Amino acid sequence: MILDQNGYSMPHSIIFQQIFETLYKSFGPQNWWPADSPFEVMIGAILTQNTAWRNVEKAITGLGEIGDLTPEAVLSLPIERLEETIRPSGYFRQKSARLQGFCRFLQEQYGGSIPAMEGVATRDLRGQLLSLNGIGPETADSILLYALGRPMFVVDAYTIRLLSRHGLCSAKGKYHEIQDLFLENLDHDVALYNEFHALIVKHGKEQCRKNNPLCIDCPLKDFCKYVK
DNA sequence: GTCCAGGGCCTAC
DNA sequence: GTAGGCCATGGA
Repeated sequence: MILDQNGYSMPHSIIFQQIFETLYKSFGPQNWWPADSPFEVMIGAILTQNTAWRNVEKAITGLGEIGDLTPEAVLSLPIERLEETIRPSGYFRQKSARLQGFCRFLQEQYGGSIPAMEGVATRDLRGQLLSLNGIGPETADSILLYALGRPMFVVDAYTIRLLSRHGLCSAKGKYHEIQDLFLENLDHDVALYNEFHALIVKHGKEQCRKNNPLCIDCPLKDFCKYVK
């Protein structure tokens, strides 16, 4: 339970807004997702699974050196070549298969055209993405929000860590429980969701790492004092 | 050498 | 339904 200065419990909508504003004032706009095209966002969302972004950049740079980043180009690469190219991003055998599976889906369902997804309801798109091998809730929501501009909140390990450390959810909180906290307590605003998730990742990288649970010098430190 | 990173799948209980 | 193992590279 989080209390305000007068000892009254604060609605989650206020808490989330305060967390966002505090992080934004501290870190500023994050300009996510770092990519030159929606397709590159999608590729990056798969490559960054449990992987440092620095390593993903190497893989994407390698892909760019082969040719234009398109579904056809990724599908035309022999699997061994694709594996070698994305090797720096780790799990290269799994991820190369996942990339080609995803590109095959784009070709078969949308003729390889991302704009062709525009008329499809977000819920339906999400279901299609989740049916693909190697695309779970976080990757699907990253694609929906950052590649397609749909109002879906992305939950990751940093999000769960931040909320649980402020007493807002259990450390074992389920993905959709936590996502619902954001969806139910914030406006369904793509720009807000974009910035909020990026700021949570920034905060996690800078201040609230696994091995730094004390959050020394964390911008949310003052906020933490309301935790009972 | 150990831990961790913008997860997800599969298997066993 | 959930805990545990597995996938792999690279930086701190």
